[in-house]
Amino acid sequence: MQLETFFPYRLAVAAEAFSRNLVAVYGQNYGLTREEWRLLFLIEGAGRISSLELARRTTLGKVQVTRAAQRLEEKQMITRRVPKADRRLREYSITEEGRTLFAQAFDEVNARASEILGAMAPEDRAALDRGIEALMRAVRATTPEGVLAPDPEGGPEVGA
Amino acid sequence: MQLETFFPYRLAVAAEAFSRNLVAVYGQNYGLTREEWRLLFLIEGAGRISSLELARRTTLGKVQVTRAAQRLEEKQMITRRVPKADRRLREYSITEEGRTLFAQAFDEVNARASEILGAMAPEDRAALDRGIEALMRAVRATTPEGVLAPDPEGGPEVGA
DNA sequence: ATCATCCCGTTGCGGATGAAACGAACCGCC
DNA sequence: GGCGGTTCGTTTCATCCGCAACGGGATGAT
Repeated sequence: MQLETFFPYRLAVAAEAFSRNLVAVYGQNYGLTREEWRLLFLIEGAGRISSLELARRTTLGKVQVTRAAQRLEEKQMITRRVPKADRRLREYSITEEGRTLFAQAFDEVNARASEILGAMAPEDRAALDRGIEALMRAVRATTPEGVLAPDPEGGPEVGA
Repeated sequence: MQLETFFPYRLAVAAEAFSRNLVAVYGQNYGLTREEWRLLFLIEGAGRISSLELARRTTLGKVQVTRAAQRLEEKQMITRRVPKADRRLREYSITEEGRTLFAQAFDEVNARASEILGAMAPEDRAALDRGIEALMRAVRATTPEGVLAPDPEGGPEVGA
């Protein structure tokens, strides 16, 4: 078997190459990591969102959410508050600076993505979209459990 | 814009989820990292291969090749020798243990991959394959340069 | 032959990452 | 209302990772 023709490898390389292009945009131009980018994306879209919702809507574990949110807060892009209903949780909101910066970053990222996708034939784009959607369904259908989830936290320990 | 419907995000999540499934196989069952897996794949396919060729045929930089190769050597899966033609280079060969272990690991990984892909409709599989291929071409066509390459090493420094 | 320059692999180091420990807060039951 | 079990977010620690410096080795000009 040839590595270059092994499908999982090709998929990983192509996806990673595409991703790198976008990371380069919001990374170099706006100093955001991939996780910060995703959180900012969600928070800006929701206006106000709880930590639970954040973890549920991303593939990120709670550790990653904590750290990315801390950095975003230091950069004045979001604010964090403790809801009085449940003081274990956190509620995040985007600031005006954050909203402005995200809008700019999004435009640039989207432009770069469109540039790449625009270089594809429309039928190829449609095929990619369809294939990715189907792949995601297949993964969800056949993944045993927990391989995707970072933080199952199955309990402290079974007592002897 | 909704994160979940943003195409770059969907692509990244799907590709990563698929990849995780395979990493779980050769990682947990055979103690290999992704980079070790790829190197072993190439070395086994070539029988004997130089460090230059390795870096060229992967997306790995020289640092990653060095370290992954060191670990593979410690695990007795490959051997390293210095060619007398150019003593800066390294030539890698796979050992018998390495070849055996890789064959087993490959079977398992391939089985897992086939299980997932087999859960897709044949037309969806074809669409995915076509889309990925086209995406890779589009990325190559529009990526300025060096965003993909880890080690351009543009020279020591510009003298004042 | 000598020396400057370039090429290649390795290593040191600072920052990032993930798993597991930790502590605060809630919930149900008595 | 107190207490075990549970759910969160944070911290800790060991590891990983990439960048930049390093050193051995080749190459070409003088």
